[in-house]
Amino acid sequence: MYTYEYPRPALSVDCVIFGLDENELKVLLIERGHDPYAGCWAFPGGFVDMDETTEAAAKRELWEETGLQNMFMEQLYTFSDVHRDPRGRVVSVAYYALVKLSDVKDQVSASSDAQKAEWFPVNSLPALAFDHAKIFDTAFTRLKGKVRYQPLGFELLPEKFTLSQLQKLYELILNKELDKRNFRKKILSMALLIELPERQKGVSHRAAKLYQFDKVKYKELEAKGFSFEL
Amino acid sequence: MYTYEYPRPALSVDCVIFGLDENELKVLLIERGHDPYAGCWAFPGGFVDMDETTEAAAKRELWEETGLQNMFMEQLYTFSDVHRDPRGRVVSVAYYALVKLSDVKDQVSASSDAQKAEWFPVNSLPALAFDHAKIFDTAFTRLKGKVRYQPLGFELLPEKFTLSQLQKLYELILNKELDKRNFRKKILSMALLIELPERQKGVSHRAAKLYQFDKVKYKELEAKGFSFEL
DNA sequence: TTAGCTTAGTGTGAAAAATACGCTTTAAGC
DNA sequence: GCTTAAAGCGTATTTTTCACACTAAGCTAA
Repeated sequence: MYTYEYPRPALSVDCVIFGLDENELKVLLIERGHDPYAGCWAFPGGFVDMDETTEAAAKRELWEETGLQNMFMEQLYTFSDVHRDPRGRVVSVAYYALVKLSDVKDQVSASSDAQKAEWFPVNSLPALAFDHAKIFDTAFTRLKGKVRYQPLGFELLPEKFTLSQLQKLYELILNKELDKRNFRKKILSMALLIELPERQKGVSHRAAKLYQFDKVKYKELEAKGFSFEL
Repeated sequence: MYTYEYPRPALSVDCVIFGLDENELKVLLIERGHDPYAGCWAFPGGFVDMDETTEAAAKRELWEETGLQNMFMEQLYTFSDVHRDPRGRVVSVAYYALVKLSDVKDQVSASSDAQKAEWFPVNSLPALAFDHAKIFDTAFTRLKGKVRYQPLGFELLPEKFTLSQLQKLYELILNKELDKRNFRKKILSMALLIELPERQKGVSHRAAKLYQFDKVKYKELEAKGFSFEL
């Protein structure tokens, strides 16, 4: 068959996983155990099998290397520089994902026995292997852009959150301060939040109301072509 | 070398080329000469060589199959369904491009001797080979989305154009009518148009002023982070 | 129990942007 | 010179955005 005779680049996937950790936006890196770039940090990833889509490969590698699963994940970009991998020609389809870090923090360290996995703040990453610095830039730029017209923030927060938490998250991603009243007005006017009959616990000041993201309603409105600019 | 022993999908590229033809938005299709899908229409494309990026491959294939070059081109998405190609496993990186159709219309038919190339209105495409219908949907959706916050329209129009032409183009892409005065106000307020000391010729009514897109200024402003919502 | 600290929670007015809307001008063709 | 077809232009209304500061609630520690 024609496609089997053709010399072809290898195909890999890489995953940029964002998580929110105590008012800091972080990404998950793996310390490489062998060459090339042994000892260097890199995004989790690996080669695509013959019987899986690139998205399936990304999810599989992520599960194998970090124990994470079921997160929001989207294709980012395909990187194909001829010399991006010293082993030879490798084209990589990059994905980015958002996880509720608070929910899965233990999970990661537990399953990553083979390789060291660690969360790094997006503003102080170590040197990265391959062209992963470029991949990161692309991912972070995309996240910043996307968050402005799609309610992605909820993917990073726990199920139940306060409006202040949500605001701080947006401030982190957009890298600018937002006015509390205007932010609340706008967010609530989208009517995508369910106010819960609960309050924050264990804080040494007035406890804030908890909210939940209304995923069902969002899907409905999205299907009707509504948009959600911040 | 590890990457050479690994069974791997073939890697191809496909190009969705948009062009504006007399108030109609069209895409360029190639009639396939052999199986699979012989006689079917498909987007121009082909396999990626070992020593070229996917973008270079897209441009090369496009040049070989249609004679087109030097157009605006961007990566669209990577399609990797396991059974998208009956010949075996083929992952395809799709690109979309915008061409000034008025400038190159002859060019295409001239160079496409081997294969039949034809422009089809986006609203009445023939049945497409492989998963190209899906690729088209993705491309058209992307174009609609992108045109709203980036001045892409200019890539489809001739160098010199009238404001009415520009407006009609936006109406076509966005699929809704726009108010003439408001449109002009907004477009001119971006200050990205150079008013030429020329007018339209050969029309049987008052001739409109011609304008040119100020690419240099656009690059400057874009670099400074300005955005251009319509 | 109360004083003090910390974050939650709330409204209004001013400025800017978006929208709706119709008539006069110009050039060509007959 | 009359008709035809599109060009070109301004204003009033509505909507959205932005700036801005105090009171309420709950905990802590003296």
